[in-house]
Amino acid sequence: MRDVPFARRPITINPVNSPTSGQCEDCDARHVGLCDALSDEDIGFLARVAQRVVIPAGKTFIEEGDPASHFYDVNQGNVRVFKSLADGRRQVTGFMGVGDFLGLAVSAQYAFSAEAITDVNLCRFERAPLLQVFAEFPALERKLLDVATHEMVIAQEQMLLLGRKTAIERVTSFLMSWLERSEPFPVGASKPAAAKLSLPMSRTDLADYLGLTIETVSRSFSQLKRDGLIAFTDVHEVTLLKPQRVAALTAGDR
Amino acid sequence: MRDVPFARRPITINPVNSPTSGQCEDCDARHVGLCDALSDEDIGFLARVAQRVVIPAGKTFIEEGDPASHFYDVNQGNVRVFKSLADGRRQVTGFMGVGDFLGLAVSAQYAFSAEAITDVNLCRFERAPLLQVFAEFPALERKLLDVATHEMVIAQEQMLLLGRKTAIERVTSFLMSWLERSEPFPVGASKPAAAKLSLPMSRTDLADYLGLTIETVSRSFSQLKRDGLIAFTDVHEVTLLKPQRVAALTAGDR
DNA sequence: GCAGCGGCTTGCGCTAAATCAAAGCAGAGA
DNA sequence: TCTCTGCTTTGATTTAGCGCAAGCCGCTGC
Repeated sequence: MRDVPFARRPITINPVNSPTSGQCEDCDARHVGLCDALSDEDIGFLARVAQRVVIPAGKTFIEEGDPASHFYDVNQGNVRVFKSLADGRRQVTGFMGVGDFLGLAVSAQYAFSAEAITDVNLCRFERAPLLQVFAEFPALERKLLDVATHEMVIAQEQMLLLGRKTAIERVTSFLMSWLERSEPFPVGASKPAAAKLSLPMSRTDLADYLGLTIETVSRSFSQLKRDGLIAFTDVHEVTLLKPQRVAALTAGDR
Repeated sequence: MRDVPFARRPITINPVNSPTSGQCEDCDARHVGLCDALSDEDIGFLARVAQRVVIPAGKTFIEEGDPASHFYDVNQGNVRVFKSLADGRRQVTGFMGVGDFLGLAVSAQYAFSAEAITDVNLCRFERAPLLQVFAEFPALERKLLDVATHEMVIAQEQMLLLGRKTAIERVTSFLMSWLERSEPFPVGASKPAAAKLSLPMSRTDLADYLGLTIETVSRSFSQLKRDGLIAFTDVHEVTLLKPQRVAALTAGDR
C-alpha cells in the first residue's frame, strides 16, 4: 500500500515456465508451499495446473462469496486475509507471506477475501485440475492436510487471543509470533538481544487482526516504547529491544 | 453418512460391545466422521486401528500439550474443545457433537484440551496406524482434508465473532449456528415459526466460547426473553420464538 | 421436608477499550 | 520548495461489558 502509484497496475498472469528445468524458480529453498512436497521431476506435473500471478499492492484478488476457483502459493510479498460484516466491520484472519498457502478455508465459495498488502507474486492453481493431480501425487494431498492442520492450530491460538487477551497481550503476542515467522530458523534456545521486524501492514490491518481499534494498537505500541521494550525506526519497522520482556507480556499458552 | 454404519466387521482392538453383531451401533445415519468416506467392505480396515471409548460427563480426555496420539470421532454426546492461559482464562474453540471429528489441530502435541460435557461415546484412532491406512485408502485422507477445510471456515467465522461482534450479536450468532447444527437437514427455505434447542453446555462454557462473561451471556439471554424472541423451558433448553428476528440480530456475514 | 450446594440471574458501580477530536508527520505531486 | 493527503499518534470523554455481590432456583442427600 505504501509505494503505491501502481495501485491501478493490472494483474498479470503467466504460465509457470521451465517445467523442463524441473524447477519453479519462484519457489526458493524456504518455500513451504506445494512445491516442496514433490521431487524435482514431479514439479513439472504441478506446473501443468499452475500460473504465475502478480498482484499490485492494495488489490483485492479473492472476494468472499465468489466461487472458489483457485488455490494460491505466496511467492513474494504480503497478503491480508479477512472477513467483513455488512456494516463494514472487518476481521483480518491472517497475514500471509512467502511460502504460505491460500485457499483452504473454502466450501464452494471463498469464505474470506484476500488483498495484497505489498506487491505480491503468487502461484495460482486451478482447484479442479489440482484435485486431479492429487490422485497422481498423494504427497501433495498430505502436504495440504499438514498445512490445514497447522492453520487450525494458529486459528485456535488466535481465538484465544481475540476472546480472552488484553490489548497489550494481543499486541505483544502478535509481535512475538511475527518475529517467529520472520525467523523461521531460530537456531538454539537463546533469543537474540534485539530483533528488527518489518511490519508491512497498516495499523488498521493490525487493529482488525487483533480485534482492537487503531488507537488502542497505537497506544499499546507507545506504552511498549515508553517502557523501553521496543523502538520504531519507521512506522513499519520495529525493533524488539527486550524480546524476553516482550514475550513475558503475552500471557502465553496454558 | 450412509445407512450402513461404521463396521461390517467387528472392531478388533477394544470391542466394548457387540462385535459379534457386526455393527457399530454407535454410529447413526447422520454420522459425518471417517466412516462415510469408505465403502462397506473397506470399513473393516479402519476398524483395525479403532477403539471405542466411553467418557463420563466432565472428564478431560485430551490435555493440551500431551503427545498427540489419537484422532477421535464423536458418536454420542457433546464435547467442549478449549485452550487456556496460565492464569486460568479459557477460550472454548468449539463444541463437538455426533459425527464431529476431533484431533486435527495438532502438531506433535495436542494444541487444545477436550472435555466431555455430557457422557460421550467416541471412536478413537491411533494416529500412526491411521496414517498408514491413508496409503491404502486415499479417500480417507480426502475426507480429512474436507473436514479440516470446513473447520477452517468455521474458525474464521468465529474469529470474526470474537474480534468484531457485540454481545447480543455473539449470542444470537451462536443460537443460529447451533440451530443449524441441530437441524442438519433444513428442508426448504422457510425457517420454522419456532424451534426448540438443547443447550447441553453450561453458561460458563458459552461465555468462554463467545469471549464474554457468564453475566453478559445471561443478560443477553434475558434481553432476548424480554423482547419475546426466545423462551427458556429449562436452563438448558431454549425455544427460538422468532428465528427470523433472532437471525436479524447476528450481523451476518458480508 | 429441608438444608446445603452449585449454577444461573440480577443489580450496581467500575474500567479497559472504544469513540470523538485534534494535532503531528512523511511521502507525492505541483 | 510547499501544500495536500493519508496515516499515525495523542488527548479527552463515553460506554459496553466486566467484576463483585446478593439473591434465586433446582437438585441431592439426609
